[in-house]
Amino acid sequence: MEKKNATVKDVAQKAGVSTATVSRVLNGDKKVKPETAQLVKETITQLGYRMNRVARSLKTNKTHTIGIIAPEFSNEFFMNLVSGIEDEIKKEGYSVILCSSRENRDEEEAQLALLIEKNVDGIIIIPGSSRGSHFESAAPTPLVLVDRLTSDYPCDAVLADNFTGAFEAVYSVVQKGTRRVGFIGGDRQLSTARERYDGYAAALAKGDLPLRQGDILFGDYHSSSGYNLMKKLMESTEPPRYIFISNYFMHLGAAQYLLERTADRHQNGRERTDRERNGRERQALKDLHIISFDDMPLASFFPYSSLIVAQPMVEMGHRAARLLLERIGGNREGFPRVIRLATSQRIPE
Amino acid sequence: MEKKNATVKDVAQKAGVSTATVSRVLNGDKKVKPETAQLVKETITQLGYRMNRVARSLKTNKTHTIGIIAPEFSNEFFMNLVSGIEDEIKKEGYSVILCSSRENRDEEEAQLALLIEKNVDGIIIIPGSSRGSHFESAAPTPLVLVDRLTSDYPCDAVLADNFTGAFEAVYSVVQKGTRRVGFIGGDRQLSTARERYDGYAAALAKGDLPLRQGDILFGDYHSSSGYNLMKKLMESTEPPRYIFISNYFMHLGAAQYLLERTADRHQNGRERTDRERNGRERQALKDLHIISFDDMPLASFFPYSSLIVAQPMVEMGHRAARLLLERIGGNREGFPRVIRLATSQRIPE
DNA sequence: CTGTTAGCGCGTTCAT
DNA sequence: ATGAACGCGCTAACAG
Repeated sequence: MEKKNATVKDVAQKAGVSTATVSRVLNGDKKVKPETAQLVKETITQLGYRMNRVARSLKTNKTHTIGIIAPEFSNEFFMNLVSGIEDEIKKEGYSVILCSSRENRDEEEAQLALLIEKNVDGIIIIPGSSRGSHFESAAPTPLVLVDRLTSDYPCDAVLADNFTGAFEAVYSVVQKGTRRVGFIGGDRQLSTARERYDGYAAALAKGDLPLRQGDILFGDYHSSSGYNLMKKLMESTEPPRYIFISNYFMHLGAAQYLLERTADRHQNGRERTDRERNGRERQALKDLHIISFDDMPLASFFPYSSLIVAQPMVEMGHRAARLLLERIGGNREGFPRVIRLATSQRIPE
Repeated sequence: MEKKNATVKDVAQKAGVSTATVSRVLNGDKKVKPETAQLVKETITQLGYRMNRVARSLKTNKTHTIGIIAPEFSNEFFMNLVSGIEDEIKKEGYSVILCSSRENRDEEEAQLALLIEKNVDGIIIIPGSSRGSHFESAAPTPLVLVDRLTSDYPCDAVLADNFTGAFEAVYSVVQKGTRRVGFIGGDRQLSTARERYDGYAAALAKGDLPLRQGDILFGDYHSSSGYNLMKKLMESTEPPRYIFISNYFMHLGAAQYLLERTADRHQNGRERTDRERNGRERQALKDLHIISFDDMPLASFFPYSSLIVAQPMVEMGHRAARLLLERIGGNREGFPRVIRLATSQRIPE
């Protein structure tokens, strides 16, 4: 037989006070005689009383819980954001319900509806698509977007300055005299992919360089896409020597391709198979420079990595959390507020 | 003025039925006349009614939420576990409250207490330390451990077969005639670190090889530790040529060290600085073989990687979730149940 | 098939 | 400083 949990009523009874008094002690209400408070506290530990926050939530209409919807969990980038959010929100006594949308709009909508039904105090979404009209259904629960922006519904958002990050990185090599920079990017449905491409294009334009169609490849932000596009680029007639890669996972895939194609990768005496490598490619590999987005622990060790644009991932999480907490607190100032955080550059080695 | 959400009562009133009937429709109860059900459903959409699950939870004493406590979020390994858990649990209509313990026992305890107060239906913990006596306070809420075991309190658990994984990997090279295998491991307070070390030691023993003190280094599963220990090993008088590294992050750190020390890492013409590299180390780098634990996307591309022991991360999450769901369902069969999942080997390239 | 009623455990007036 | 009483929104008997 399970023994049921003690309730406020049990505590009140045993301590010989009213439930109101117990509740006051629980909530640190000042107008309780110290001795009474002490007595109640002792009774609480004696009975092993544990508050039922569900009941409290029903009464107060606050769950002290926020929902986060992310496209996937097995993604260092997203989890750095989530980590930043949790850091900040935990300080205020909030918990996080984490949901995955699998980059699927319907799933995102379903999870959002569920969060509302669970009565979360606020929601942070890393959008899985470019469309956000379903976010409307969150109202009046505060909603903040992070990392990506959707265009069809006004939302508070915390984003990296993708355009400037890409622009400055690409322009830095253009300025040094590079006449050609290849581009490997994600699906332009996503705001970040679009903005980074625009930054790239603007940098070439500023250097009076043409956008060469064959140098510009779009995929989907996943490593397999990075692998395939890098392969395509390197197998082209005359590969560019500078290549901009739009995110970490594409960079990872590209790195895998390059490692497979690089002769002197390991010194452990394995036989090299040269059958796939032609003169052109070998030539291209001689002087390759990769400029990439996202500063993950390993990015600087990927082959040919020469410049990395770092997003302040954890900071973005912090800011999103703080903005959400403000909104939860009732501050509607400047809605919709879009916060852009600067990227920074890092040179590997 | 915010317009308040419609409640069951509002729906009942407008539809001209009782709240009980509305509740029945909401819960798919069969004994409702189809026409009435239809009417109620229409009223629900008309009013934009959204169920308040907090109220339902208070009544049913089920939140359809489980808690997960993980040491940190910015950790691919843990997040793969969490991902597996969520996959499985979402199918049954459950949500996940995710908490970080920061590998801190007190924090773990605090989060656990909070989850209990939030009345979650079950809890999954990736323990942050070797002690689990505080898990007792979860009872009677079902609790399942994943990845790591604590010794001082009996719990259901889903774990990898760390001993066998390490043993077989190390023994495979011993069998081929290797007389010496170095070891870089995590804090033996953690069950996985202990088990992997034991597997390593057993493999040497089976090959009649001595445990050489200088070859065996312990750290803490983080990349900086892997970096430092690999450095220490490689700078020793006569470094071993085979090295077993106990987890991905140590492997990552070790790889960073090795990449820094490897001459021909990039072909992009940068000047090499040879000042740090002496003859011994160069010699050691000539024929190094690394055996490592955890199959992350990049592990096989780390330098000198020759054998990888892969844990079924997502599968572990699935199994843990299913076990927890069983326990939530009331099945207490075979408690405490400890499920060991086999590792597999992968040879890079 | 449907309605009435009684809580779930808490916070919160409004008295005293 | 304290207590009595009500209700948050919902489900679950029980009656009919």
